Amino acid sequence: MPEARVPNDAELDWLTRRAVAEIIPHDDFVKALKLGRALRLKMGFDPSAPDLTIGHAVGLRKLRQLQEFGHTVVIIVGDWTAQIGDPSGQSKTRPMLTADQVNANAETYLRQFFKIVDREQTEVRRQSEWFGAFGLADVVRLAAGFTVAQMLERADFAERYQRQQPIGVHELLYPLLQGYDSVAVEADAEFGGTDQKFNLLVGRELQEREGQEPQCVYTVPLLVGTDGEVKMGKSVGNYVAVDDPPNAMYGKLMSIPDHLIGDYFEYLTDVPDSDIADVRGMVEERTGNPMEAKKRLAHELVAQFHDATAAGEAQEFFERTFSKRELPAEVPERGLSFSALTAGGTVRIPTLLVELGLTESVSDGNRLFKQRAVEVDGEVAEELRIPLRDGMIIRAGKHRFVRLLNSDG
RNA sequence: GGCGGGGUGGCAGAGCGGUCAAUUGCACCGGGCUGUAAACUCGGCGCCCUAAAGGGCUACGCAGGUUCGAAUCCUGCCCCCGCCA
Repeated sequence: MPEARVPNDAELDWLTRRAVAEIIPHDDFVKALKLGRALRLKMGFDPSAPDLTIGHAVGLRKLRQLQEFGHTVVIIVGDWTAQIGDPSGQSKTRPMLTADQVNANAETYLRQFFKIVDREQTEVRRQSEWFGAFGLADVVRLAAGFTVAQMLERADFAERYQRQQPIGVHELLYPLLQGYDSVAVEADAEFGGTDQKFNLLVGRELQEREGQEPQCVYTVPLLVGTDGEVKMGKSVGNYVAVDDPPNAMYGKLMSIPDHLIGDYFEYLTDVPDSDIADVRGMVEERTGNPMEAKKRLAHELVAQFHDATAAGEAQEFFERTFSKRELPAEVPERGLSFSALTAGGTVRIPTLLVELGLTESVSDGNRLFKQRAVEVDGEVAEELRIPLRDGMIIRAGKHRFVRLLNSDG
């Protein structure tokens, strides 16, 4: 039996309180951590939305922290449940995926997953390992232990039922399959967002029925997206991806509403509780500039998902480009054939913008020009046609710019 | 199986023979302002030609039809949703 280090009181507090929504039953989990045995920490995912957001990172960071004590992460590739599509919080049915899509997505997912979770202490399992051999009899037996009323307890099912929105029969199977995963891998605890609570509890029940020690349910808070309105999600477009390049990540974080700063710090960083309390107080009392807190947050997170150097550069980029509205230290360069572009020695700006990839269409470029949003070498472009010069800097809007080089000869 | 509702731009959702490239909201882009790519405010938001005025092309599920003219009317087809069984 692999061993695990027993956390001291401060560590225990950190593991079971910070960025935690609920642990069921709390005491059992604490006891388990004190056993000195490596626990099997299960988490599943549907390989349907390959982009991991920093919202996912909340739970993954927790897994990582527990790995530091020697516990094992068991990640389940939901290659069967993905065929159903988890309706949790979706409020509508999802389209089914092909096997190829599932495989490709799983690969993408895991690559990002291991940016946070330690690969060495992780067991990757696929549902097909056990569901591949499942027969109709097994399915019936699995379903027999639950009633429709129980299923309808689940918030999103209940809501859809009430609003007379469709609920596919196969969707009812989703929690059961996910729950059975816990039996198959003999999980000691399962992790997920608060919207997963029902599914995680089903796992407990199934394990108990199979004579296993039921898993603890460990839920983490859902991160509100950059719009400050709803849960961070890819479909809403209010997300920061763990794969976002430094500048984009930094900028997106700077755009979150002030009231989210505290939560982001709490859920995504190791910044001490006392500092977070200070930040929250400062934002609420309006005693300081929230922008400073946000810069710290953005820096922390870019450093975490990239590295400290990248974080520093992203910060500098942000300050120059947006705060001071200057050009960044490094302007991307783009080579074009001047002779092919010009007619009579000049080019139309909209055409040039398209060629440079700064706008998507000529019409778009025209609009920018009319709105006086195009700058040539730091001056607002007044003439529609301009002569080209090697090394000239073209800027469209606040944050799109390029240094133009002549690729002739 | 029966009855009814509906498919419009990234989404939601108007329009129901010409004034519709299509109201409005969200999202997005730009200007201003600022503590930030926040908030607020003003403007823009199919593609292409054009210095401009303007013009052309594609688009309102798909395919036909009526008409000088159709997102709007007719026919067929496809798809979605609800109710009753």
